[in-house]
Amino acid sequence: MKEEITGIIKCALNSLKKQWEIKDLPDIEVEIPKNEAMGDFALTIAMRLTKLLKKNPRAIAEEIVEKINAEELELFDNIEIAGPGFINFRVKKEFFCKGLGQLLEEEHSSLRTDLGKGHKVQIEFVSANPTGPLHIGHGRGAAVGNALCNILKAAGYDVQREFYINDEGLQVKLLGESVFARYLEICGRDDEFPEAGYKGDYIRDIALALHAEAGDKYAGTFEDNGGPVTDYAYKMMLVNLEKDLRDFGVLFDNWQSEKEMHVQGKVTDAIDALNSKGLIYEKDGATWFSSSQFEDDKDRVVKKQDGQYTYFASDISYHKEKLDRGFDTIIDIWGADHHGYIPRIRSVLEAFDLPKEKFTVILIQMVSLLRNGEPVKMSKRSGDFITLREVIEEVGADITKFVFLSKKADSHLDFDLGIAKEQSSENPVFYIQYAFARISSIFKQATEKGSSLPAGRQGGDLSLLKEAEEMSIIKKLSQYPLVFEGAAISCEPHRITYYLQELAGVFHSYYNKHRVISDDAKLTAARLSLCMAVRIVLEEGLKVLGVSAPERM
RNA sequence: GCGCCUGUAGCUCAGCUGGAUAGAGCAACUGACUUCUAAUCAGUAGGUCUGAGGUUCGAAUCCUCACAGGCGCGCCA
Repeated sequence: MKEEITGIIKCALNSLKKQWEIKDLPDIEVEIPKNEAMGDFALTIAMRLTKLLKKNPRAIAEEIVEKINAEELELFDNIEIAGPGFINFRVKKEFFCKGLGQLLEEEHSSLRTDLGKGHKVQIEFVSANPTGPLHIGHGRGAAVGNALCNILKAAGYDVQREFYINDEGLQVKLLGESVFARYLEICGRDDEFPEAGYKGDYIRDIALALHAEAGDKYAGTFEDNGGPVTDYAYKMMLVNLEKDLRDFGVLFDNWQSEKEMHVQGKVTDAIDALNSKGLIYEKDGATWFSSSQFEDDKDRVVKKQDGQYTYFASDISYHKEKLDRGFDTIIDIWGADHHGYIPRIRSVLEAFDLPKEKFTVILIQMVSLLRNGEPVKMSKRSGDFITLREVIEEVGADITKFVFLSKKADSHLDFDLGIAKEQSSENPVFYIQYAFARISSIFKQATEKGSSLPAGRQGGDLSLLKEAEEMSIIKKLSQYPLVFEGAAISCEPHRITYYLQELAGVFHSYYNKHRVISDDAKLTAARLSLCMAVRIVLEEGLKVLGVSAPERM
């Protein structure tokens, strides 16, 4: 529907272009007016042209509308100019019904687009260190990343979901030392626990598992046995990470190991590649990358005086790797506490000739965990913190995901366990799911009463839908593509969350005022069709958000 | 000290990248279950968009400066 409107406008503008003697036109933006009385769709193009043409926006709007009148007009009840220069379209009911018919016929495929044209995009998210369980912040990243992947896939991109494993370096070594210390305890040897070691119970669990498998085999020095113990520990952590994420409904296509890149010599290769571009130099016994030639405010060390690569060197290699694997667009989802690293990574990608706009970082702001308004105390040092798994077990995966998807990523978020679990009215996820369940129930009822489902799906005469609430639903349904496209372009899944609440809202109103199933067979069929359309859109929306759509509640 | 994010109804948040009379949910108040699920609906009330300037036809949105909260500024990972 949006295409039809922009198409008509484009046509009108093209013929006006010569007369106005301008070359470029601003983007044609279709908006949904705030107030339904204003119309169904609104265009701001006239106001956008004021500066270019140096004319009154209303006058421009009039010129445009005049041109449109010359074109075909059978799609609209009226087109009027309002306010400072809006062009408001009131769409003919038949046109809306045509859209509804198409939705019923093509179902989910009509809700997806080819915006991405098969371009390869890689989205890296979560990427938690395999040294501890996932916490609530990781959950937020997982929920947003997962939804974004789903959205971009539905928008025609070739999406790869990736988890980057920091399995090289001190943190992993510390994990190994921590497990080793617990392991010795189990073997009856009380050694000193590493000062900065991980103290959580999961460390002991790993040690126990190791002991069950290997007995006292490694009960020597860390120098002799640290390797296999560390290996065992981090592999087990990975398995747990993968399981936690899977139970949260989040799957990855690829798990990229940092260690592997080192082993394969890719880190060295990447630095060499920069070197051949003249972007590497030696100073003070260290090796530096001239990131300040790009976005960064200073140069960064890639290889320390002691000859070890820095973590940043791995990052360089990893982002080069992303390019080498042929991705057109790279999206990194990070915790907001890493925002300071954006300029240097941006510099790396620019050094490797990736255009600026092809790299996006989405920052996930901090989550504060509360219980009935009181902050939940968390201390990573003592290992005393609530894990993502515990949150999911307590409040459920759907609610958890939904809470994360109902706010934009870069604003702080309070996650109240008490509210999430108990006061269901504060959880709009139920509101949406309930609408879906009600529709399912209607169909069940209809089947029992003999109104056949196929009639509900396609057979209804949509022109019988005359109630104001029915029109509200039809209009709301027609807005999905607009909302969906906006969510995809801006990488903002929460827009779909809000839309679904609105759609559920107009449906609930309708449900309370009118009966779908009645003695009037034709009307029943038409209304069942409408319900089916709502069902399809709700299902599609929930699916991309990664939230379930239960038939019954 | 420098940088980034945030500041909108009592609370939690939207506000479609500069548009029309700033919107939802919760909480409060008034009503609606003999009827396809009341996890719902109808209605009332609730605002100096943190503050001060600026940019223009037009600002919650953009620019500057304050104020408040959060997070970063390593040859750590």
